[in-house]
Order: sequence, then structure tokens, then C-alpha cells
Amino acid sequence: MSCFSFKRKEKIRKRSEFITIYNKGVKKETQHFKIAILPNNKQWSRLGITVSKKIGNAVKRNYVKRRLREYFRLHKAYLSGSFDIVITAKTGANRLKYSDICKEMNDTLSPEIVMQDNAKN
RNA sequence: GGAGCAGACUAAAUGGUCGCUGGAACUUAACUUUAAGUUCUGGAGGAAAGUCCGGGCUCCACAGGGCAGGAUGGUCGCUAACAGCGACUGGGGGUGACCCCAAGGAAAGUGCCACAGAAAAUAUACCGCCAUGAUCAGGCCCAAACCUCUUUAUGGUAAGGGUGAAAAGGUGAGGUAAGAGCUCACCAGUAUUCAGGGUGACCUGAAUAGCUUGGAAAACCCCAUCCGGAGCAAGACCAAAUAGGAGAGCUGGGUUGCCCGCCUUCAUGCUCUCGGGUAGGUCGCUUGAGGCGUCUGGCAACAGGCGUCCCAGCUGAAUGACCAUUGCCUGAUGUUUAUCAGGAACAGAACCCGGCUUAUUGUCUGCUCCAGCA
RNA sequence: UGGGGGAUCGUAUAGGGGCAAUACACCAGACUCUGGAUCUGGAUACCCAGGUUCGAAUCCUGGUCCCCCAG
Repeated sequence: MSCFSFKRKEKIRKRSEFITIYNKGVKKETQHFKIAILPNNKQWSRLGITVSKKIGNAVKRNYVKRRLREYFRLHKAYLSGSFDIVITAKTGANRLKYSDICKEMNDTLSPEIVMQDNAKN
């Protein structure tokens, strides 16, 4: 398996899993996103994305979701372990450029910060 | 050059790196349908949207009768069907190209027409006009009669009345006490009959009639035609953990708003049997009123024949992200070139089709009107 | 995705072809030493665009937004 792929099993698909990650995970907030992280006991990390109707129509919502998935696909190898990550987009996220998304996510999801958060827990 | 009308097409292209997903073939594991990999091949729209109509498909009884309810409304045709489309008729708008029309019935019935106005529809006549009777006053010297005038009763009369969105056919002549389609001429309109044309809506012409009938049916309603209900979260199958019930028959009950008719799923009671079912998964799920080309019939919508092709199938929901080059548009420098900056709309399949409506980028073709020049 | 309902002053509701009503809130005045209560007066609305009609909040058509149900 290539290290840049994104298969179906790496996707969070059930509403109950979303709720447990919201309730038990470590929550962070940036200018355009809310992020919840919870360590899991699988061999791989998983990603779930929530984009509400406030962002815009279906084209804009899909655009945000595709680019967040692309970021996760290219950067998940840097994570120091296996985590369930849920990203919620806030208003204005559809007007960001891809480089701005990378900058915001790197500030919050870099390995050192994630390690520190887990050490606290 | 400007303003506009109609129709058609389009929805930037190419390459690189990294990915997602359907199908086919092969390989390797487990082992009989799963996982991983390789190769080939396919992967959003003209509106996929709104869910406004119509069908297919599935289940309810292959779906039946009546009432209620709903839809449609010029004619002929097309279609699986339609509130759609095509051609034509009638009406309306525009100088014109052309566009728009829920376009049956108000002499079947019920109701409505605020305010204003005499009156808003069976003209029960308020003012006015006219006739007759009574009465007050005056005129001729007096009375009666007669004339003028005041008030009033009875009757006739729709010519006139600042209103109103809308006023009871219009103009002229005759006629009358005063008037009136009361009569006549012309004009407008309605109905019936006849002749001609057209499949038909209807058109053209002639005669006769009563002379005339307000608006509104997107008020109720009447007439004609059509409609059973729910919707792929329909429906079918496999089936953990947990909990103890679950199914069949009879009674009861249920079924679209109601009745008939029909049926035996839920609840209750009795009898018999041992499997039922949630999460989850699989199927339904993409070969179809299909696309493209060509020929024939038809004014056209469309239909038929032949050839050829297989062209998305997701489910917290794939169909992409980034980079480079070229092309397009806008602005600035500039005024052939060129450089820099910015932009590229509306918008994402969710069972599938036929339409309608709404949003929206660019181009082309044909036509109309206006202005200028030759 | 499918089905159903609604939109009227700042708020909650009436009105279903002819001047848009009521309650609370707001503003001004009166009463009071002042405030509250009370009384009087006022301002502020028919979601948007077409059509039918003499006339539309109401009837019809299209759109926008919100709510509910089914998982």
C-alpha cells in the first residue's frame, strides 16, 4: 500500500463514531476549522469531515471536503501513531487557497503538538 | 453604428506528479467469494437544480363499484403519458422582425358588484317631462269657462340628471299629450336558417327574427374528458450482540376521505407450532419509450427501416488536488507587437425516463427598426 | 432523498375581494414631589415578482426563506 493512498477503511462513516470522537477527543480550533482528535487502536489513522450547509451549496461543500482529504492523504505519514480525526469546517473555509489550508493544519496537527496533547491526557 | 427579435451550438485545451472509484483479464494469499497487487478501459449537467406535471418500476387485491375530492378546457395531430410539443383558428400587444393568451357555459340556478349615484340588473320612477282631478293666488268689471302660477293625488313616460371601473345599442328622421326600436334608414352586435370552402376550430356571402341580452366562472356552480393509494428510505433476501417472546388458525380488527366490496399484517382472548427480528450487509442498480449515422413518410412535432456503439453508479456520499504551458476576457503601462495584475458564470448524478419552470458563460446564423455615409 | 405546513407592525396572533384589527413592547402628553400603575394620543406591517379583476394581504402561477415528519 502506497503511503499517499486514501482507502475506504480510512474514512469515518458512522454517526455514532463521530459522536464518540466529539465527546472524548481533544478539541482544537483554528480560524476556519474545528478539529477533534482521539487515538484509536487500529493500525491506521482515520479521517471524518463535516461541512454544514452554512458553507454554501453542494459544489462548495464538496470542494472543501476534497481538499481536506487531499491534505490528510499527503500528511498522514507524519502522524506519530494512529488517530481518529474529525474536521468541521466553519464559514469562509470555501474561499481559502490550498496553501492556506496546509498552513493552518500544519500549525495544529504537527507531530510535536499532537504528542504533547496525548501526554497531557 | 445603435436598439431589438428568433434559432442553433458551447460550457477552455494539453502535459506532468500523487490519488478515489465501476467493469474486464491475470497473479498471490485465504478459500469459493473475500483481500492485496498489475495491465487495459469508463467516470457529472444543460440545467444533474426546483420537485411543478406525466409515465415506467415495486408493494398494497394486476386495483373493482358508487359518492366525495382533484386536474384539464379553441381545433386537428404527435406521444407510453402529460398542464408537454407541432400545425392551424380566434382574440390581444408591438412602427416592425415577432411575441402573449386557464381561449367551454353568465338566455340552468344561487350569490357578489364597496364608496358615489335616482338606479348596479325581475327598472315597484327620486328629481324631471306630460295628461287628468282637487286646491291657493292672479288676469278680463264679477261668476263660470279659459290662461298663468303654488301645493297635492292618480296615471303615462327610460329623452335629460355633477356619479361611477361599469348606466340598459349609436346617429338622423318620422311619430307623440310627453316620450320610447314605437316605426324607418345607415352602422355595431346577438341568435337561427340557407349556400360555398375546410377533417375541424372557423371563414365568406345571403335572408329572417326579437330589436339589444352589463361585469365577473383565477365566486359557488354546470357541461365534456381524465385520475385507486403510496413511494427505491418502494420492495426482496442474509443476519450479530442483547432481550424473551414470535408465527399460524378462529374471534375481533384492518384497508384512501366515506359506503360497498375485499383481506387476515398489528392489538386482545383461545388453540397449535418454534423460530422471529434490531444494528449491519447484499440485491433492487443501471441495456434504456438508449445514443450516433443514414434512408423513407409527414408542413412539422414525430414515426418506421437499416447499420453501429455500450457510454457514471456513489451511500458522512467517488468522479479529484497541485504545478506548468497555451488560448479567451477585463484593467493599467502602452497605443501593430509586448509586459504586469486580475478573472472565467450557474452549478454536483442518488431508481430511471419525457416535459415545464428557474439560475447562468460565450459564440455564430438569419431577420426587423432607427441614424449616418456612398 | 421523499412527503407535509407556513411567512401580516419590534413580538404573538386575527382578518379568506372594498380604509388591515387586538394584546404586549416603543415614543409623546396628563396624573404624581419622583417612579410604577392608570388615562389620552401617535409612529411602525401584509416575504418577492408576474397575472385575473374597476379594485388583491386575500384568488391563480413562479421564486426566496423558515419549520415539521419519515432514517
